[in-house]
Amino acid sequence: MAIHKRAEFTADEQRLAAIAKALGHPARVAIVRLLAQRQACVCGELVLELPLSQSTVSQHLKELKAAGLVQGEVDGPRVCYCLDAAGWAVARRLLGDLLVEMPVAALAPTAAPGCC
Amino acid sequence: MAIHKRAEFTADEQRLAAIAKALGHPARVAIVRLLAQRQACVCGELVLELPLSQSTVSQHLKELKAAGLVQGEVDGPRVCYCLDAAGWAVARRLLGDLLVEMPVAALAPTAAPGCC
DNA sequence: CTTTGAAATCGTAAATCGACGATAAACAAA
DNA sequence: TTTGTTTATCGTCGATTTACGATTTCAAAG
Repeated sequence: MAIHKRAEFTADEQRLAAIAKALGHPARVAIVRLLAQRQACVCGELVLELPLSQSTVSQHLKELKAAGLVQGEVDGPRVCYCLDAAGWAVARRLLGDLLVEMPVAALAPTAAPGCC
Repeated sequence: MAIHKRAEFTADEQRLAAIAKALGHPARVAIVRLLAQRQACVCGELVLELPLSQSTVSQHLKELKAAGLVQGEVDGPRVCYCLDAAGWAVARRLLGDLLVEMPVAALAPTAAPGCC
């Protein structure tokens, strides 16, 4: 809607949401996985691996870069992308903190949903 | 673009992206945190805690429910929301699998960014 | 049955997203 | 300098998101 009320929330909530949002598209999940597997992070290779056009991949990379999860450095005519360890450290901390707060499924197979 | 190419990716990538997307808004992060803290999961209480209208909170809850992270059961005139342990188990597994693939910041304080 | 809450849904509007082709920019090599 | 290759950006389009108020639905009382 017009007025986004993101500003009303804590910095951690916004940061975590920004990271989660960056991972909120399968193409971007696939990209970070590809970057983790192969250090060979040239943009053109990603385009070959993905069912998307070059411009679309470039946009997804831009979003991942904005979220601090990916870095790119120019290497001659091409650009070499790789994961940003510092960004992933933040992601690990924020996601980890969230997950430890969240419920763990009951060990017994008879886990009842019982809410309230 | 019209045509979303989500179908071109693996089931795990789509599932993970859907979960991340659900967490991709600070209000929804705040909601799951509130539900984790207080078991008192009545919708109206969430509205009081958040800088959003009742209808907006209801929509966010709907999205969290669709992602399998939250459950709601009617309790008289009101609806009691709580976290869905099964959904969070999936989230924990998928996010955990992703995070272990991702780089860990160098231990030395001289961590160089060096990409390629 | 009617009233009284609470929550969901509807309708709407602006903003953003996802995708693409076309174009521009950057750079190495000729 | 020009050419070729690679990537980023621009412009566009329809779909989706975020948000709200207004309305509807629903369950419990009265």
